[in-house]
Amino acid sequence: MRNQSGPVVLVVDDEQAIIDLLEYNLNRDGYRVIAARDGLEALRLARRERPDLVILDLMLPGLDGLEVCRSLRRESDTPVIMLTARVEEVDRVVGLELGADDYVTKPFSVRELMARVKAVLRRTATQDLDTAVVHRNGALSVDTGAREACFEGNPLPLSRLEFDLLATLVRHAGLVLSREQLLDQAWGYDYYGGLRAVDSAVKRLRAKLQAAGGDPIVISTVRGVGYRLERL
Amino acid sequence: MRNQSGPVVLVVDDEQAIIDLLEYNLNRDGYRVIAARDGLEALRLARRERPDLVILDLMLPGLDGLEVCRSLRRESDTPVIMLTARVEEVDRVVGLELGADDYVTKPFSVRELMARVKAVLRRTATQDLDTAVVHRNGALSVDTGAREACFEGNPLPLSRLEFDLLATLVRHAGLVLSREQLLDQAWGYDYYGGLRAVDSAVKRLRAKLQAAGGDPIVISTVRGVGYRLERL
DNA sequence: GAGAATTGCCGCCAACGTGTCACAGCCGCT
DNA sequence: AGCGGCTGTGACACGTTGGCGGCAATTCTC
Repeated sequence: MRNQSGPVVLVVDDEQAIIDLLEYNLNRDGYRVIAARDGLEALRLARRERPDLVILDLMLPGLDGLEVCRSLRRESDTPVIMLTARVEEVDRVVGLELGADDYVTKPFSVRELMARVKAVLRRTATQDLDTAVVHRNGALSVDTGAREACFEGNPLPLSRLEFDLLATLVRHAGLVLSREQLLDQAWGYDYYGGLRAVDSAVKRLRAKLQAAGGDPIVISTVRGVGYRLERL
Repeated sequence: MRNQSGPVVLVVDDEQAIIDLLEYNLNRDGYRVIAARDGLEALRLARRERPDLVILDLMLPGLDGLEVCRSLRRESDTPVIMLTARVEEVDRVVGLELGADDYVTKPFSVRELMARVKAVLRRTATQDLDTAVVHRNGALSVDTGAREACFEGNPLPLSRLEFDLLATLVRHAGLVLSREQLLDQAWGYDYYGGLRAVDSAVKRLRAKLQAAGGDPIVISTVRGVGYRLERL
């Protein structure tokens, strides 16, 4: 699987069905999952395994989710996404005050939760070893930490999307990526749009690469499949 | 020619009006629709037809939508979009409605639902990056990640189909593959067409292999059976 | 709040890929 | 040798694909 040592997510819920569901989907996206069924186990696991993210059900047997969140906060800055059954605004405020980075109300869609997981991890990506890397490919360098890219020595004035697209491509330099894969990686789960959006973005990216002085062929089209950043 | 019958969507709802509405719109977007009016029928259809996606109303006569969803989950990876009634009514089943890839509350906009259908299917369609492997057979090398093939050191300018065909052959180098098997692997399960398409594709592939300098006999014909890539 | 930037989408067009067909050649069997 | 059935081949037409320019909606910025 990808990311043998991908980000580790701790799932805390007393329903096994939910743990299974989240584990399945998180694994599919390259996360490693550890699970706890109650608050005490959660804290124990968190201390030992130092997960990159905690998904925490508010309602837990024994130690309450709020308590767990508070304790987690006290001893580390691990980001937390809360699962709550209540929609009332009160819980939201309380939850956020306690330091949850995001919250999702049940019933939730897997898509939405995955989107938030990714978003939270991106936000706290400063220490994430995987994400803060300078990728180099010939005359192209992409610094995902500073979100800066250079081509032939010239800095590239890229928009957010263009940068994410280029970063995705350079991260898998030499491989053909389908439009679906690109949408998933650069646009995110929660994108509801057509595939041709990729074409447009590639067009704009190519234009800027060319304006920076290089061949426009750095991103090649693989007809019927997708795009590939040529390994230089 | 592809997807004469596009992705199959199973719509489960007890209101005929909704089935009709969704069927009309899904058809217009190139999906094939099958419908069930209650939970048991849904499960039966799902098992038999193996749809690519299920749109499932939460409130069903007889077997409940949640049950159906759970059962579907248990026996396959089929993604599910859940239709639920108004948010207030959701509260009654709060915390239980899990396992759907996405959910939409009634009344819903058709546009939005269509967008989500597309998004969920796109998400499922993304295959793993890790299946990227370089196969080697004598002077032939096939890189499924970069989708590049070389013969005698010369890169082969292959089309999508030609590449997939060659990849299939090299994956089973030395074995005879029937036209049916080749169609299944390289064209896809949803291919509608004659067997002789394989002949044409093999012809083109042979021509390109020869143009790259090698013997054209690398792919040999097994009369009455199929084709085989000789192990070198 | 106006202007600029971003970004998704549409329509057009050219190029490409691919299935089909008809026909010729080849193979194996009797 | 002759025959029937596969298979190779070339031509062709059709559908598909992706680049391009432009537009409109949304978001950002000052």
